Amino acid sequence: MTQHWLFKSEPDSFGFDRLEREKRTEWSGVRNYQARNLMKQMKTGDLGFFYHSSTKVPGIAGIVRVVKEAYPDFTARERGGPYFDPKATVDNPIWEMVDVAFERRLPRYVTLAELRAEPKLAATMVLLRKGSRLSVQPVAEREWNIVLKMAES
DNA sequence: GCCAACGTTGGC
DNA sequence: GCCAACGTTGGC
Repeated sequence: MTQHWLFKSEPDSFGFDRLEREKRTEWSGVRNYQARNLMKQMKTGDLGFFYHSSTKVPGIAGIVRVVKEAYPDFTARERGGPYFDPKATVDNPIWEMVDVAFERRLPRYVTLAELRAEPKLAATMVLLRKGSRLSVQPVAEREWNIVLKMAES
């Protein structure tokens, strides 16, 4: 079964435009167990929203496709790198990542404010829950379709 | 820049 | 195992 996800990224460091140019990227640097566990559940072919966080107008810019299932995140062993974790070893990498590819742009950018204003989403969507900071999130089928519809209007 | 909410660390 | 302190996230 194809599942749906949401990937957060700060456009100042890696935005959807860049993914469109580069076609594909490693989703490395996730250092949260809950987010990691979600990535382990991802299957090749799953689709996800690409969400722009920590920016002037946060929102959903487009859609990505999972093209490689979870495997060890080597940036955890890059001494001196921003994602270095001294506890990570070859035998126990601790952190994992997936690869995602540009799938398609949405007809228009759907802002966080709009998502919040949609009563059908407000109660359930992980992104909209108070204090929610997960950088990788599950998106229910129903929520996925509502957002797509919003992007078309 | 502010600050609420969260996850992690470490002393006890 | 508890919980205070700290660092980070991310909207506003």
